[in-house]
Amino acid sequence: MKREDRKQAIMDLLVSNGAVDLDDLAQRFTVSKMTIHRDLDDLETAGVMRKIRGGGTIDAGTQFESDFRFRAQQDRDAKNAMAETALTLIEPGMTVMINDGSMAATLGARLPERRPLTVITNNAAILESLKNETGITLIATGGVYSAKFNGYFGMMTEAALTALRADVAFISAPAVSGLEVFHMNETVVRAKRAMIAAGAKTYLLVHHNRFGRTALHKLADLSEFDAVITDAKPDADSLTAIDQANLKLTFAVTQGIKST
Amino acid sequence: MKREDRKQAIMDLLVSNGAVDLDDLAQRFTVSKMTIHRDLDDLETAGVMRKIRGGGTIDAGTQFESDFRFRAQQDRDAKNAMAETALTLIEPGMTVMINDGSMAATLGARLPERRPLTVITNNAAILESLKNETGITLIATGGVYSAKFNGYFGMMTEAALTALRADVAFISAPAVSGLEVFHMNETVVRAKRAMIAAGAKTYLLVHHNRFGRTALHKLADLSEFDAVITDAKPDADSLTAIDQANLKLTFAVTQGIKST
DNA sequence: AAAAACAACATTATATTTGTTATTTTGTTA
DNA sequence: TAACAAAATAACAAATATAATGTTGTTTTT
Repeated sequence: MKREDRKQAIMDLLVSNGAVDLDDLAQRFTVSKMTIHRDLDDLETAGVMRKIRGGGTIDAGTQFESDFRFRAQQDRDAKNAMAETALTLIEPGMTVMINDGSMAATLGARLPERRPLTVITNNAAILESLKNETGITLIATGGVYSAKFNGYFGMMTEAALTALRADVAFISAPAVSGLEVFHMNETVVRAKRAMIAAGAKTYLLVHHNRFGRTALHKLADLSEFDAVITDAKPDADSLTAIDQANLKLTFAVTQGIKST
Repeated sequence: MKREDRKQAIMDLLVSNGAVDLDDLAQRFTVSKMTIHRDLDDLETAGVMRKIRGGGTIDAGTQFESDFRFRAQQDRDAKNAMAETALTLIEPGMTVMINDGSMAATLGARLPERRPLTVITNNAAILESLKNETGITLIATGGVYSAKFNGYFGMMTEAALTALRADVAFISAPAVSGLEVFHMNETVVRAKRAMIAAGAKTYLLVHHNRFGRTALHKLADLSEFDAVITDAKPDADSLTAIDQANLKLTFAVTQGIKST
């Protein structure tokens, strides 16, 4: 097992348990404590966890859990599956709009599979990954950089989006409750709204365990989207609400795609 | 001598001679021809030169010479010296505007020395290097990405700049002739002009050997700038013209700074 | 006082760089 | 255009550099 794999495994344990024990990790991976110390130091420097005496923690509910560097490590399989599904909705030649977030970044990195494309985004990770791709006309919205969301936001971003139109817009969100979509940050909400308004077709990308949650600001109604892409069946209540409203839910699974 | 140093040295030879000979390089660095082959392959992949039978060339006047990856390798000492001088014009708390180009990128990377700052730029290299800096409010203009200039340009960029103001704007340019400043690309010229208009103070950064040259599009008059920063005395004709017009020329030298 | 964290060094493992040799390609010219 | 020589490439082996890990001894924390 290589160092990077071990660090990823520690991340997984942190995600599921919220904390890890140093002695336990050393035993589990059959390496010395010193090595685990160094792993944890790295992860701490990267800003994805905090070292405490005898181990480490992600301090659920604090800055760490909402940091993009942490979120980028989570649920990679689910994100890849959703990206796979989203790609089927994209045809070469289209103008694609794509928002902030690590889900969007996963999709963004795979957009070259459908080139040529025009890609509009405020997502710094996507700008970086598409810069050197040929056949991609890359348009940045501009705005004030947010280290927390690794993207560009604010009045400038919204103004730029007002003047643009896309064939398809992909919006990701951390919370869906009933028939409403939520996000914790007002500035981010405004950028996402502007993108929804600018897309001829709009698709929502949500991890299945984000159904039944809310956040401070309402982002949109589910009915504003042409389809919702998720990675597995959400809880029963959400499913019922969606069915009754006659909305389309698309499931992306690692071994293929099925749809209702 | 390490590989990277040798490649830089090959770049220097390419800049001064326009071409290099494979056998000569192998002898000069006392390595095998195979090693030189690999160096040249790397440089070619990076897009900074072209391999030809028996050696390599930069094909002066072609795409290669104007490619940002190539330019970024050139005159690093001069660029650092000019950046040093430019930094003396920046006070903590200011809003700094800074344009595309490798000279600007060199300065951009050192802006944290004057934090806190607000930095407005369309330069992708600067966005990347300042993203993770605290105390820097980073604003991207947005626009269409240009791989050739490694920045964002176009109507969006110009519109965004129209709505912004900065305490100081740093403009770089590849050609100054008489009392006029030039650039080969119209779109780039428009972005630079918008920045000049948006800066309370504006400074021009030019390598001394770029005096006495022209390019297709006029960018500005020298008199529009509060000062011109360069790395050494330009040719006599340019110097005379500048003196007669009573403009300020600031010399940045590696061992310190002197000014006229 | 005991446990954990840290620092410094030694050791091992991995990755990178380089050279050698054999093979293929390219350009030249008879 | 056939044949040759030079150059380029590919494949492997050797050397070098870098990264990862463990050990030991010291310092810090509880």
